[in-house]
Amino acid sequence: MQSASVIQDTVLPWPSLPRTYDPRQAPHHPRDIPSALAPRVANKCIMRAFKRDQQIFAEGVVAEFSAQVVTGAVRMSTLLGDGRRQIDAFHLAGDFFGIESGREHRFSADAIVNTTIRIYRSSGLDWIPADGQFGGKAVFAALVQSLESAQDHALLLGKKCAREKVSTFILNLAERLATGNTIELPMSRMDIADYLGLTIETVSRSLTQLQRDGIIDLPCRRGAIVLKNRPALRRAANGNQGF
Amino acid sequence: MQSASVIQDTVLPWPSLPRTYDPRQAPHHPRDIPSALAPRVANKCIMRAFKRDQQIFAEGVVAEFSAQVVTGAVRMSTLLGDGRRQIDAFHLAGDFFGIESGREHRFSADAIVNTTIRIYRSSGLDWIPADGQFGGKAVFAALVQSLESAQDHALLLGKKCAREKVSTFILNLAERLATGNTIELPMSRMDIADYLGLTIETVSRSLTQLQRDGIIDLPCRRGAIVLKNRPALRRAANGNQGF
DNA sequence: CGATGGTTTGAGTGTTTTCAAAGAACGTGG
DNA sequence: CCACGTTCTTTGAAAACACTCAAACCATCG
Repeated sequence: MQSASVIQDTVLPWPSLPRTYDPRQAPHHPRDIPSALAPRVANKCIMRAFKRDQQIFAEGVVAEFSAQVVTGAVRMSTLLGDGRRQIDAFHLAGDFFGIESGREHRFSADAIVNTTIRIYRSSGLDWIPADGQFGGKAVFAALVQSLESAQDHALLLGKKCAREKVSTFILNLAERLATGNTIELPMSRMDIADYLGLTIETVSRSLTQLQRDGIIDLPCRRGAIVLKNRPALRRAANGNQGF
Repeated sequence: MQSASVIQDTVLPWPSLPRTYDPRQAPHHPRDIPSALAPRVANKCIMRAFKRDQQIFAEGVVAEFSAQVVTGAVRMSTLLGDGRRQIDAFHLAGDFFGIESGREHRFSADAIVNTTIRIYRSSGLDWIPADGQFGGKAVFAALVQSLESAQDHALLLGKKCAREKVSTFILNLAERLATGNTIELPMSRMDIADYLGLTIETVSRSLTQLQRDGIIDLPCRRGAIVLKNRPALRRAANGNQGF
């Protein structure tokens, strides 16, 4: 992902209107939630910081901005009518998000941890004919990456069992974070469950089982996982139970 | 989807090398299967007919072509190592498919029924700077549609139960085929099951249950479904059991 | 008309979910 | 710095749902 070629970078302080998002709270209509992306800058990009669990934009709001994670992590999610939540993707440092085809955002975006993002004006079809350092191919590439990721996600959700799902998830995160064998999970069990189509209990049980098998280690410190046996984890992710 | 603006349309006869795809056959490596897309035409598009179950291109082969369904239906699928098959999407008349970002196709494409497709030279990033009637925005739009469809699919696979999955599927197909209340399923129960992340038995049971509830009707003629109560079907697709 | 292959139905099993409670880490205030 | 309450996580037991195996059914095709 290209991260250079920025016209203007300004780090804004933590905004004052957090309004955190709680999934277990009574579900409200996305349109009721004001987008936190207030500043409108033409042809420039700004940096902005979001606190843990702060909403970046809501499902259903007009897509006027897209963004790139600089530090931290962002979760894209959507709600079904009865309150069930599906997490579509986690975006880590370097990832673009919020590129839409339609008028409105199809997912809510929330900062999972304290996060800084680079915000770009507008997002979508009007980017294609754009020339210059950030139009065209970069957007197309980001979009294609989203597509491939969504397709892989569908494969995981449709055809894999709990152990395979969790293994695949850990492996993928380890590769993207690239911090050696110890990975710091930015997200909670609830987030992982909603991403993998499982319950928090099943996620927890799968992790415990992987630990019992000596494939990973779960230190006391919450939100950390140590990879003990990467080949075995890779096999677990693809369905080979034993070897 | 735009279907106009075609430089040259030539209908080729049924090709002579069918080599049909059987999912229950011993899984072979995709790369071993020759792509049926032999003809190479520069900047033109040709029409070509494929028989029921004939492969259009294989997962893993170099993506030199993309295509648009003219009549019939195409299924995009991928195989896991142990033979499990996931169907990513069904493409109906008008849909584009085979647009890839990387060098190789990520999915196999097969004609579900006798199908004619329009084949375009190349597919992917090199299409973006293209000007003219078929470059740029049309490809971008097709890609975006694939993305949204993949995201919806992930939501379905991750958060919905069997009855909801099957209801959603029927509803979606009815809207896309737009043939009133009677829809002719081009695909088998096996295909539906692999698309919805279920088994054929569960698909069958869900259909029977929807019929018993008076929401749909399953005529004797195989592969047909009659929608009796669309609002109820819509509710069933979104989780409301009773009303 | 009989053979074939896809579909439906049935019974039993297994994995995941649900419900419930205990356990452990983190933040706050004393 | 420790104690406490809160929240997240883990564990357990029972139930639900979808799966597996198996057989019957019935369109379609030769």
